[in-house]
Amino acid sequence: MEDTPGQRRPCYHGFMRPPRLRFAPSPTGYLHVGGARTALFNWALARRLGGVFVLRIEDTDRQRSEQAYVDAILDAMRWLGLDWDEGPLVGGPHGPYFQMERLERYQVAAERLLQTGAAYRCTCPAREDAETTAPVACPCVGLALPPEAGGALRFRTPDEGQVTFGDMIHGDMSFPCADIEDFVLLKADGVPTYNFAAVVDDASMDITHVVRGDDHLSNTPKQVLVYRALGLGVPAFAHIPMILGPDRKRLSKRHGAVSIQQFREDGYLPEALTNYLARLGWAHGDMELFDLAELVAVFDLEGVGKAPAVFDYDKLSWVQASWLKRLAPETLTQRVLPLMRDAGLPVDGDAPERLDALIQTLVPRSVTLPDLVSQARFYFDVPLAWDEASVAKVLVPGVEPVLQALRDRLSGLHDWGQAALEEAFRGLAQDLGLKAGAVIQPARVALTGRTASPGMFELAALMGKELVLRRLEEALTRVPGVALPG
RNA sequence: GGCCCCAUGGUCUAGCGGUUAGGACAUCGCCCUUUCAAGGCGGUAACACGGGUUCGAAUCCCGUUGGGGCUACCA
Repeated sequence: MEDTPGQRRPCYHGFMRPPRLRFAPSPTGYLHVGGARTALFNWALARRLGGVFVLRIEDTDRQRSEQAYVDAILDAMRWLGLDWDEGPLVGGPHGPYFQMERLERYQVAAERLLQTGAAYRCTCPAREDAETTAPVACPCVGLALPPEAGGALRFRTPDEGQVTFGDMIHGDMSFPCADIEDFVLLKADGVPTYNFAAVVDDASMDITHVVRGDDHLSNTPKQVLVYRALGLGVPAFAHIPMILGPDRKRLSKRHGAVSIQQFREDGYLPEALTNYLARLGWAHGDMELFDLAELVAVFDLEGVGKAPAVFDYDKLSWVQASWLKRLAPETLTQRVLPLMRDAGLPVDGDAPERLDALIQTLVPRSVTLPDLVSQARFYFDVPLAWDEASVAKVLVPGVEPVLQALRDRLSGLHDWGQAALEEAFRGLAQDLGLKAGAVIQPARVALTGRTASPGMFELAALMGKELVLRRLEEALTRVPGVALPG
């Protein structure tokens, strides 16, 4: 399949081998949004093509890799709903692959390259000033040092010619070999470097599509060289744009929350994260809101852009708020319930329908799950969290008779439905010659402890007569100049 | 420094030679209204710049500028 100039072709349609994709994080930190998006794109394409999605842990950096990070990454993947298909029987039937458990493979491959002359032993000290010096010819090239010499194994890059490969996002790429230095394959301790391990693994795992961040674009010619030297087939590449912070620098912790775990702790929904992340660098017409299944139905690499994308916390908030509304009420309740329990709210005695209903009244006013929890407090028979500014502003002298009249009228009310409550409130206001708000606002502060809340009638209905009357009573003690009753 | 990638409102983007340049977030205004939200309606706001190619360019080519990446015995 060749490329028509100026046209992006979905190369994968022509693939003979069954599609196999992978996500290969290194456990040197938590799963951050960039990695999560790479995982998401790989996962979505694998599912779309009916292929296999492999998870491979690239733990060859022994200094920085930690088991805790492995656990955290797997946990985050599961939470996001990105399930992987295979792996050796390590840590369960679907345990991921670990590169440190596959060292022989790299060593065997390295040995082959050594024998064919495509690699050589090098005992030079590790370079540190790579940024300013041009690639220099390594003095060890022609030495054919014996294994006893130790040192690292370097790939012998051809002096001339071009390395070319196809990229499903950037088109055909071509790099002069002369610009590529003799890079290290195996470190002195026998552990492979990224560029080597990735090739050996992608080949042995039969990976057909390598979808990764375009920070790897410059590494790809090196890898292609290794594929060729090993006589292996080259997969299709797709280098997706990176995620930047508002300052257009690589997104990092100093920009705010960046790890999936952090967003989870902050009370974001996995649906919102995957939805937002999918739209960063990818679009399908005007489609904004979709779940994983809907994404799989339309996902393709042609929708992926080339330009890096700035992570926008405001838009994430909007997507998240939208998902609060999009989730079935019972589903949302299930997600918030544990948090409400943690906050000490007596939710377990409540009818599920009441919980659903009261949470739904808070949805239009919330973004995160904790937003929901913190606003739900007044619905329960626990001490109110009084907002002193609201009290000072609304529960002023003169409001006392209004609240008393309200208490009297409501205590005589038998139908506690919203309609009856509305009639009672409005009727009272009319009788007192006041605007409805003049009754409702004091009542709002009395019942909720604050000036902002859901609508008074639905709120009072859900709260129940007994609690409403008690709160009214309590509020009267807070109006300045009124003596405590009794 | 060398090599590479990228470029539509503040942000995410649609657009793939002919459009009043569309949508979303944010922002502003109006409506709704018992508060705060939500919601509805409307507004401000973009093709980085300069050359080409073409009857015609946001769309194709070159350059400039700007941003990003790689240049490790990190991944």
